[in-house]
Amino acid sequence: MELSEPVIARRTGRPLSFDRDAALVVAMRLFWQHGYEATSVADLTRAMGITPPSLYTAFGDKRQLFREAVDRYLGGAATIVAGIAAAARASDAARDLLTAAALGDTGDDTPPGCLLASAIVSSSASAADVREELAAIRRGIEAALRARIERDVAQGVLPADSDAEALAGLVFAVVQGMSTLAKDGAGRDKLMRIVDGAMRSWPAAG
Amino acid sequence: MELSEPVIARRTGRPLSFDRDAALVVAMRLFWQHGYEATSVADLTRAMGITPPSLYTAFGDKRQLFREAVDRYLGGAATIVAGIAAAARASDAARDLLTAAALGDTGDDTPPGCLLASAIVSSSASAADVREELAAIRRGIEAALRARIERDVAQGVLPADSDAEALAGLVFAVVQGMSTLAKDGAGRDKLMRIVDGAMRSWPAAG
DNA sequence: AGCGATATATAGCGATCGCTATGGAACTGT
DNA sequence: ACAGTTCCATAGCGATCGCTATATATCGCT
Repeated sequence: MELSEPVIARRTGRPLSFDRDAALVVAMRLFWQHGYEATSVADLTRAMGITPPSLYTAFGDKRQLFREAVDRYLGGAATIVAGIAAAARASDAARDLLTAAALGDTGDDTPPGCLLASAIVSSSASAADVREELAAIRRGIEAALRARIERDVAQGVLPADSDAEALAGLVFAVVQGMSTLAKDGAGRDKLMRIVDGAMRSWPAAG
Repeated sequence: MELSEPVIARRTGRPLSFDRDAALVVAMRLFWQHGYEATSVADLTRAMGITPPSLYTAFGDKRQLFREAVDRYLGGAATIVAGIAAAARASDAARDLLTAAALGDTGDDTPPGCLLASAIVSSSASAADVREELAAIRRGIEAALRARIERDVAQGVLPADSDAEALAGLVFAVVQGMSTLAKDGAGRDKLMRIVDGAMRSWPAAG
């Protein structure tokens, strides 16, 4: 699930005239703010300060640039999954996930909402596979949370009749939904209180 | 908030060669499935079985057609707001809202997810105002739920320290989030169990 | 039949989409 | 200096976007 540009090749030649990583961050912010389809290559090149051929040689095409931007945004989806598995309890993993989402959705100098949640909703035929990639990342994180919950159930930390799938699904629904709320204008304080409310639905720990 | 075509005008002339309402339903389903921006006028005219000039004379332009489709989808936003206000208790209104969303997101012969939640997330400059209209509808429904909760608090049905804004926000976040889950493949059964989980966070009734 | 009014079909407007062919500029090696 | 390699800038590709000008067809009315 990790993306990394190949370190091979590069046989002399004219050097890059721009900071590749800085340009990637600029692209990430544009995708974050406007979504995948509404961000045009012209928008990207203008904001990144480069011309289309430079973008295409450096990042492949718009789709691959978006993939790198998503990975940059998440800090590596694998990191998140590992963090869930490493939490002391499933409820901690859930609260961490919700809190990180609430904070990330309402950063002072970042666009409101969640890139992963809102980058692609509409699906023109050309973007359907990109959407499916994002869905796979979402399902992967949700599955990790569900597995962490089931571990707590097996160890008696959570009641035996806990619905792990529904619990994980609820957490994820709130994560996704908070992104929309943030885009609609909700502030950090409100989202944090929503997180508190969501965690109230958590079964009593043993 | 209600849209209705004017019944005035109509001074003879050639009659419509298609069923306006049936065509509207077709458009609604397209918008529902692909979102606002990803549904092109060419897609619409092809599916509706009409030509572009017919669409523009009958519905104005793409934006107005979308507005009518949204209204058709919601069955009138005012109806929903009235239903919330009329519920016996705020918790009933919340559960009804969540259940309706879960069912609507997973209809057998309708696209997965919620038109209101997912039609516009990305916001190109041209669609920003349409997005804002949808956000206003969402905020209106959320505000109605919040008002209903505050009424229960004032009447002692809910604890005095209940956070009405957060409760309404949580319900709405789950509604929005379930749409994404449905689009990602979640079924009706799972969503209904998520609804049950969400309602567990509700304060104990008096 | 003729007129005013409205809807329809054909065709295509200017703008933008993602993307790239071409040629020159900037580097490392020999 | 020169070859080899890679990047940059200009310009523009074909396709699609939302939308409409033009001309024709179909209605009620006189």
